[in-house]
Amino acid sequence: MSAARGTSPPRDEPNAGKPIRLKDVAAHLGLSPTTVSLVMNRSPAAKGIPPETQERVRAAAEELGYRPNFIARSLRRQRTFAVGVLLPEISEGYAAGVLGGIEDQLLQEGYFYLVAGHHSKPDLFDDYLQLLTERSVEGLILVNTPIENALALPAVVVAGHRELAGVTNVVIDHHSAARLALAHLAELGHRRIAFFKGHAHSADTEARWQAIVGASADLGLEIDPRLTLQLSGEPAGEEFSPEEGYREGHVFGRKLLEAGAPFTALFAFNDISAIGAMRAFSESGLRIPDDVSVVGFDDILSAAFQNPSLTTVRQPLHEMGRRAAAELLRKLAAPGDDSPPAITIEPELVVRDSTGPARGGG
Amino acid sequence: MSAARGTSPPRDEPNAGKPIRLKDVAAHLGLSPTTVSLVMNRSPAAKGIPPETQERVRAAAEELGYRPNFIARSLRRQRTFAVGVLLPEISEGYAAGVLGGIEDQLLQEGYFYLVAGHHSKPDLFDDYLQLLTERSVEGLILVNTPIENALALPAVVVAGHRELAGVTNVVIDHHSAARLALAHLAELGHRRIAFFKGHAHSADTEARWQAIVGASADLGLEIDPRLTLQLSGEPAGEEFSPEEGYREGHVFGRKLLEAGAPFTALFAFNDISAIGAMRAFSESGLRIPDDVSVVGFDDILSAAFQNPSLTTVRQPLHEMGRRAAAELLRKLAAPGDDSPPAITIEPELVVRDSTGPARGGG
DNA sequence: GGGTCGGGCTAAATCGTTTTAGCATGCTAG
DNA sequence: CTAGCATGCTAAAACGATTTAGCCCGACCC
Repeated sequence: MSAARGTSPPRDEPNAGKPIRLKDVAAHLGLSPTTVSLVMNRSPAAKGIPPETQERVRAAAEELGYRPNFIARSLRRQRTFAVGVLLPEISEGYAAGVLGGIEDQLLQEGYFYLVAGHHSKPDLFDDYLQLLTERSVEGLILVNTPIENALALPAVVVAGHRELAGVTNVVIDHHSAARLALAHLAELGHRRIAFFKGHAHSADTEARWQAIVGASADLGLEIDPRLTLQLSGEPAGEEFSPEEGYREGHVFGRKLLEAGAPFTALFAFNDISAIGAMRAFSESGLRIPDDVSVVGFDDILSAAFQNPSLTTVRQPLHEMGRRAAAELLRKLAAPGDDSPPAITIEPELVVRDSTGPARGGG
Repeated sequence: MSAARGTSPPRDEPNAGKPIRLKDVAAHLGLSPTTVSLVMNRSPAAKGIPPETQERVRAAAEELGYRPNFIARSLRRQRTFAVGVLLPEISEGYAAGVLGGIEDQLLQEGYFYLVAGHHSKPDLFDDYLQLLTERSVEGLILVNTPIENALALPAVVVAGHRELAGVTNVVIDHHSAARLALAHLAELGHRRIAFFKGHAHSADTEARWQAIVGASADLGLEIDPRLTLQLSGEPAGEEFSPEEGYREGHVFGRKLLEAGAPFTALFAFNDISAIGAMRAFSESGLRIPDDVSVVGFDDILSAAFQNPSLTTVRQPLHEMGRRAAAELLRKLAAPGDDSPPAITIEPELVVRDSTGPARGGG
């Protein structure tokens, strides 16, 4: 391809010619490729080869700058040390965070990965699964990618919307999340708390809401339906946009105020809607956190830069990615073991300036 | 590997057994692998094969669910249709944005890519370059990754700090950026404008500053050194953190006020520091944009969610990634052509609520 | 001196493709 | 009748490794 122009003599070190092959090393030593291969791979079968020869081989490999061709090796061993990652798109904060964790874990374990972003177009799911399979990935990680059919490869799903047999789901511990946020508010004296529920078509919505109901009961808090609003989200199927979430938070913040039912705190479904609500409150002359406290969910970058900065439940995206990757590698290493149906990740409460003591007494 | 238990009969469609090979299709048809290969690849050499046979072959391939093994194909053709991407880490907004663009372009062109995040540890640069090369990537895209030595593969660099022979650099058009921002401010009547310069060790700093100087002259604006502050950044080599940038913006915002020199607008080096400065101004009782206008740079997500929302120069990260990938593919397709040393991307001014008419008259 | 054993290697098959070179067969032209 | 030429395919050699099966040789034993 990158045609070497003319016949240049071998350059100093980074040998500008063709990469050298196992065969070349063997020829250079007057040995067979077999021997070189055995030594380089520290194969148990190499025990018959005297240490002195082994040293010779390794020295020659080093000297010639031999690098095994991974493609050839993959073909022969039927192992690619690569996994496929399917996600909506990289720029969308959530997936990028998770991907970062996947990346760290996989590279650390000597694996690489191929990513395909399907932009939430379900017809692309199968296409990309095909392509990844053709490329012989050993397993799959699906982030925010609702899949219908069973998968042909070992797989781990992050933020999966369905349960699939044999597939491990990585999810956040909603009970823990609800308990953290509500205990924090309760401790500050809040009794009348408003809620934004998630979009109806998001898998997290119901689980989280149930957790909130449970935690409220445990803490002796009552949930007032008048203070509970459900985000509507886009026309289903579309990825919900930050702008939309923000706008809804803003609108709903006002609705809460108009409802007339007193409240001293809001626990929003996500940071974006929390930020929208904070703006609505400010515009109405309420001060945060003096008049009303706000807790978000996710801990996006913006949360820290709000004025006031936003108290929120952090979803450890990076950690979720790491765990997903680790679990997939475990599956690959031990194909027999049956895997846990779910791995739950502990969220973390990040207390900032948007929460404070309840004013008066609820 | 995933040992088929017992001898199960062939399942309906998704054939649960081993994937079938070219040889299987050939055997099933009573033809040679050669013929099948020629037909499947629509090779010019297949012109000698009658359409009827071709149809038979394709039908059988379809029926059996034949999928060519990409690894074997790569080995034989010496083409992997894969490129390597080197970046600091995925979760860091900038790289993730660019990666999204790279992703879109590459997949669209039938390529995949392998990513390695080096967490800004220079010793890992070469390690990962080695690994990617062993995996036979055809080219490289380096994002925010300052490399010393020449590269053995065709490469494109985004936000590169050095110039390397034969390597194309994708950069934003700083002149255009400066002109957009300053013309906007000038049009609003601003004459006394404060500036944050970037960190000394960032490649963009100097180019951008020169562009600002040039644009100011063109617009008849004068730059007051007392209104010009340079962000210090971390101990060099560390990736600068958002928190740090924010804190500096905050501190410098106050410094500007203390300096006593009158100004009606601030053009910050990035959104993060702009947001910090906005907070400082607010705390000092100045209203934005009534008393002072603020323009940022980058258009991070937070910019839109500030109060007031931040006017900023958008760096089209996705577009930069796309262009980088497109250029790399062009290089791969035409190895002979010498490539442009740089591709400049046009920035975009996003006008929001943090800029307004200059108060009084500068 | 012949059989056995172990040490030190190697020949050859294999992984699943692509690709070059060429082999039958039948028809046509001279 | 035969040389020549399409037509329709195929054999076999790559690609660069890994891995199985075994060869050769000398030393040792009896």
